[in-house]
Amino acid sequence: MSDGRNASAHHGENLLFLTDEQLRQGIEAMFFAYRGFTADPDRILSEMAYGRAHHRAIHFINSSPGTTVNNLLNILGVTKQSLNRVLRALIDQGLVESKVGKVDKRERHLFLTDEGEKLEQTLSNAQRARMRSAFRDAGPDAVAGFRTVLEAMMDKEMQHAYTRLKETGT
Amino acid sequence: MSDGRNASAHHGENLLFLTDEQLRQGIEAMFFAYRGFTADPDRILSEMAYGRAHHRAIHFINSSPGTTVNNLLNILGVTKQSLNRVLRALIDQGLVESKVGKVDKRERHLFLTDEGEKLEQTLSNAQRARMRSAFRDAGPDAVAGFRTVLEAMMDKEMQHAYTRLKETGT
DNA sequence: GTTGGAATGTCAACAACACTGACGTATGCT
DNA sequence: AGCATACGTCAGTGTTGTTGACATTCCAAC
Repeated sequence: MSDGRNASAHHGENLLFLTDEQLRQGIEAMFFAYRGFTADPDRILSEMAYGRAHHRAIHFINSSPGTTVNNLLNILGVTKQSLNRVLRALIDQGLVESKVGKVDKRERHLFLTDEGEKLEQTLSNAQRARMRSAFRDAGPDAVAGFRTVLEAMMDKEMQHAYTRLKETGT
Repeated sequence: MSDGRNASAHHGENLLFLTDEQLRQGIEAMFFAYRGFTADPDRILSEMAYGRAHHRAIHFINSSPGTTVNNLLNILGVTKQSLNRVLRALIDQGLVESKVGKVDKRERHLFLTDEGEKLEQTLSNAQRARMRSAFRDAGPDAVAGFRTVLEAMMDKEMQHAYTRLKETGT
């Protein structure tokens, strides 16, 4: 429980970056940065009838074309009912196509239509622009550290999902 | 717009960390990591009648005791109606105390009660534990990079708010 | 081959939390 | 006195999450 000032006891070792104060700053940095991270796509989406959930679905369908609903469910970490509402809207608006599986007819494979890809480009261009600017300002070493810490902060299962996406994408 | 493969044109310089693929991985890392970041407090809160919004309010009241409603509004980036709903619940349950300002009686200064501090400890201990573990695994250099990138990713106004909080806390 | 369970996806209703807009009250400032 | 500021509240709406119930499809045991 109360392990406050836990690292100051080991001041001989190089563990001062693990003080509660440092951790608090990390927590607040994460909060503010995530707000910036989603701000640009949110602005674009709010002008349409879509929200952040639609963005996430579009992003990962683009990243893994032909993925099944179940697959997407695990990646996004929401219930299938929640995802379904979002998916239905995207399909109705002609941004996503849902194809019945050939080998297993219970599955639906998801693809972006041309129009869906256009929106995906718009959104990810905005998000990438901010990320690129942050990466450039920080430099390659900082970026490597950034990725290392983020990866260590994920749940175990998400580390695996992330690693898989990283490999297939490259 | 289509600045795809933008960095591969500069392959002589050390800009390979700015390719669209690297940026995509950064975006996905940010998404998965934020999920992990909020997972532990969310779990605790879901067993009570509170949610993530209450956690954020409690966190920043703890971080800046005596802060005003308006102040908190700017930090959290929500409307006063939205914050008010959360704040009213916390005050009714005796977790937060609202004191009329002495110099300006229009202002309300917010403080955690003993019980409020207890909940704050429970929540931030869970969140800090994950952050500490991630920091320790990654090491001090990675942590420095992590913070540098996050700071560069914030909106300008939030950079200032963050810097202010950082300084007062230390 | 039929049956029953597991997996997949859909429909309906509800809760949490954000938003806008409008209004009321107390207070501070000029 | 008149206007601005800080805060609270009521009403209405939208997005996104939840649970519960249900249809379809696959597969394996009988």
